[in-house]
Amino acid sequence: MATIYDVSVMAGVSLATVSRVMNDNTKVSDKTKQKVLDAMAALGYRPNTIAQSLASNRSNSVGVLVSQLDGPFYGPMMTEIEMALRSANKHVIIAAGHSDEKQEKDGVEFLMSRGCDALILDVEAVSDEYLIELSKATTPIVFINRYIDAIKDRCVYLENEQGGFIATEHILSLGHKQLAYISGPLFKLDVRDRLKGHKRALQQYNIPFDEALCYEGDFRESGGSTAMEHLLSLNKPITAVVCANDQMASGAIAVCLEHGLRVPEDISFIGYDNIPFPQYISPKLSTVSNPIHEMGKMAARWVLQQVYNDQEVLIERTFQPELFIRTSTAPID
Amino acid sequence: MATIYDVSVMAGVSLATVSRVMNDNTKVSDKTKQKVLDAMAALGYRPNTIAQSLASNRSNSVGVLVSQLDGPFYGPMMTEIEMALRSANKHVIIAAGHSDEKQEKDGVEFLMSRGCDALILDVEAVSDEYLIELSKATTPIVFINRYIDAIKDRCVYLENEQGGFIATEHILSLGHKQLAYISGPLFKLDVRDRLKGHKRALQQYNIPFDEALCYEGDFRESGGSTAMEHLLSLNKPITAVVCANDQMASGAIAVCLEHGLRVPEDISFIGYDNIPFPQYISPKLSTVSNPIHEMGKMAARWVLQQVYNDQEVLIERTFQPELFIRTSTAPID
DNA sequence: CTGTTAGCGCCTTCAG
DNA sequence: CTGAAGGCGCTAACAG
Repeated sequence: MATIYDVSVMAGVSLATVSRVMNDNTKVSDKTKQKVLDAMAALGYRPNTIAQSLASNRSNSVGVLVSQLDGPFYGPMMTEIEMALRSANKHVIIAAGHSDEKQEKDGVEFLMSRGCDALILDVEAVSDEYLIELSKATTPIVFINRYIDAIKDRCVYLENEQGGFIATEHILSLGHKQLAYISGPLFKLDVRDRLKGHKRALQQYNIPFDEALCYEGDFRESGGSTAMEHLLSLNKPITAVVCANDQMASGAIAVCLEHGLRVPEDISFIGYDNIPFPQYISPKLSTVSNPIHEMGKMAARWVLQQVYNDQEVLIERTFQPELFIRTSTAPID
Repeated sequence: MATIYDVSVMAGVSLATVSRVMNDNTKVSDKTKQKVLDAMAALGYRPNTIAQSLASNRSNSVGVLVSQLDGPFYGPMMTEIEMALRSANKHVIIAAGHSDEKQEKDGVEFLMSRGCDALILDVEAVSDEYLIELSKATTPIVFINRYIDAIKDRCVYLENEQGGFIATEHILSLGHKQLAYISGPLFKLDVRDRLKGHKRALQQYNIPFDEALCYEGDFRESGGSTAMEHLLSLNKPITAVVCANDQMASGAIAVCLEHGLRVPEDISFIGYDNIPFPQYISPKLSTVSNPIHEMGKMAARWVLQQVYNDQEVLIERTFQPELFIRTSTAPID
């Protein structure tokens, strides 16, 4: 592999000059520049990024820590992050936290010791205090899907309370009065916010919140099924169920269909996240959008701007959920 | 940030000794080792991986190139790769190829120039020749989901022809004689193999393959819907449809349900890949497994063994698809 | 505008 | 078993 030295010899210039044309941050005369370029081409020269990093104290890599790499949720986010960063010739190093405090901390440690120039974190298990502490370190960090007041300018997040509100409000506006709620794991902030929005909508319509009809699920399809079986076993009248995410809604709907209930004629369902799959099954799931890919893109842009001094990019930090009405919700008869 | 030099001073030993205890590849007396360890702890020392890489000519990073980061397919694969590699303290750098030849080649270039110790590639658009050429480079490369005879010891793949066969065989064994086939994009090798298996099963049952009832879809839910609309518009009798993946099967089923057809009473469906979602909708999709996560794990192990000299790991290079019978297939009446 | 000269933090012979 | 010394390939002052 040719080195910068080989190039300098061939072009008849110094190492520094070669370095300059590579980074084109200093003026180099056109003729010498051309000589260097020719030599590089002739040698098939490719800079050694490791050496560049060591010398410049910059790795050109950004670490991304997500809860999980699978599922319908993080893929789109990673896609946007990778695209935004790669086009700036930065690379992304990934790690998974699995919603576990120790693994999340390990992941952060791992990425930091890898000399990342910046970190994009989507973490759920670690405390606000830990993150506030982290954000004081020299490595710039941006948080996706989390709002912490003390460091809010580093948070890219969705207005989950509002999302919870509009989902339930849609159901209520259809005339439903007997609602069940399938929640996600309550240790997650976004889950609590969605529930909060649900309750606010209920209140606004003067409908009492029935604790017995609120089930804490696990955000997975199977959890939605379990939840629905439980709710059905209660033998209470339910005309609509609000789910904290689409996956659980899908699992719950499947159970209802198996029990011979018609959706939405007998019972309406609304989800949350607007993931692709439930748009294509029957009935098509009404839901609330969660523009996770947009949030990923914004986080990447934040890094580009803060760390790599890209002034071009526009940054949006808060996102509004939107209602998507499909065929799983219907007016009460 | 403390360096190896600080540690050596504090421990009263040389740089070399500190390096040795870090890499413990040379014998160091227990007492000096302990002194060094203590110094490292006291200083909160963390090795600079960039410098390590430059000096050792090894980056401890492996590049992973997949078609896409989203979708139900690559997430599980990435999960396994990340887990396997991180536990060996290697990091994974990702890039997406988007099934486009140029982007795939760019991605490979990108990862190589990043000094990856090895590459794991899941590529579809580039030619066999290109990959054979690549595999001659010094950077070791393993291929997932692709079989190329000349470099078969670097290929981790699923027996797709066999998978296509057993899917259709299941349908035929149920007595169906009027089958449609919704294929994936035929430029993909695995897609052609699945179709080949389908035809072999047909032949074995003496059922002619009807070109008109074979539709080339795009592997997405929406593509499955489009395909089904088309097939229905033909007004030919169809009692079962074999789909090249689960996503298209789901989209196709949704269309049938909307047309008032009952699944599986009026029409049976079988998918391919065994992704999580369609297991939780109604009817539950019968399918053929595609152990993509296992293949990811194996690819990571291959790297661990070939590149990082881990002798412990066992490697399996070919995977067999398995039939999963659920409720979307039924015997012909 | 260009060349010289130190390092960046660590690994790895080579002696001892 | 341990220390000394020379890079790895490149960047970044500092001169000129």
